[in-house]
Amino acid sequence: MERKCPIETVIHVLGGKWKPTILWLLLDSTKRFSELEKLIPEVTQKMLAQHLRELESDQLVTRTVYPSVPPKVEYALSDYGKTLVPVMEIMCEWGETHQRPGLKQAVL
Amino acid sequence: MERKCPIETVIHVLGGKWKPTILWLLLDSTKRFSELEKLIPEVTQKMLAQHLRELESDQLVTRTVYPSVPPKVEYALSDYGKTLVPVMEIMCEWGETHQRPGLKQAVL
DNA sequence: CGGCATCCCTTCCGATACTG
DNA sequence: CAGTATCGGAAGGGATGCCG
Repeated sequence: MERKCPIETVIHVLGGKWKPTILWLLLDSTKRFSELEKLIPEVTQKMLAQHLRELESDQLVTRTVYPSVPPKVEYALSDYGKTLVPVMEIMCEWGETHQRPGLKQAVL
Repeated sequence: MERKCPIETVIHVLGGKWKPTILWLLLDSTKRFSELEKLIPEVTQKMLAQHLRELESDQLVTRTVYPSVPPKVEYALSDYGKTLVPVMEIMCEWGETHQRPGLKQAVL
């Protein structure tokens, strides 16, 4: 991976279709796979699993497997992931303003 | 466009491959199309033009055409676009930290 | 100079089915 | 429960060529 604009890095880790939502939910509390599924009804298992793998390899979330039957897996925001929270809050704030109707946004 | 996480909005406007770079350069000063081309050697004309259109329709940059021969077109960060600067700075800061070697990041 | 049009490849993502 | 595998469509983006 070549050196590039640091902003790209943030885009990369948050850029998946459901990643911000996942992180936001995990900020509230640790959650199981099935909980995330219920909380994000539109997401497919495939994308949820894939995004969680990516967030994990970016070290933003931790994955804990409890060797029980049935299996239980918990996802949590890592301490490192929490450093992203202020960034997300700022982004969120700007996004809300930009989304406001009356800005000729999203006419289509 | 359905209502979604406001963070997605930021991802959307900054999410093009060269958009952060373009905005960063325009923050410094107004630039012509050909100047941007030289400043971002890897970008193709197609993507530069396309991203500029999108940034324009998101009202982050303004496009000014001088009816001269040869044609001259200047792109500038709009006042509204400048509201994104603090957001970009925070993102940049986090990105630089995350990019740091030792985090198993960006081996190149 | 500052584009647009076309072709093509790659990545992202949804749908569906199957498994330890 | 918590995934993986496979297929196929949609979108992003590169290369090249043409134009006012």
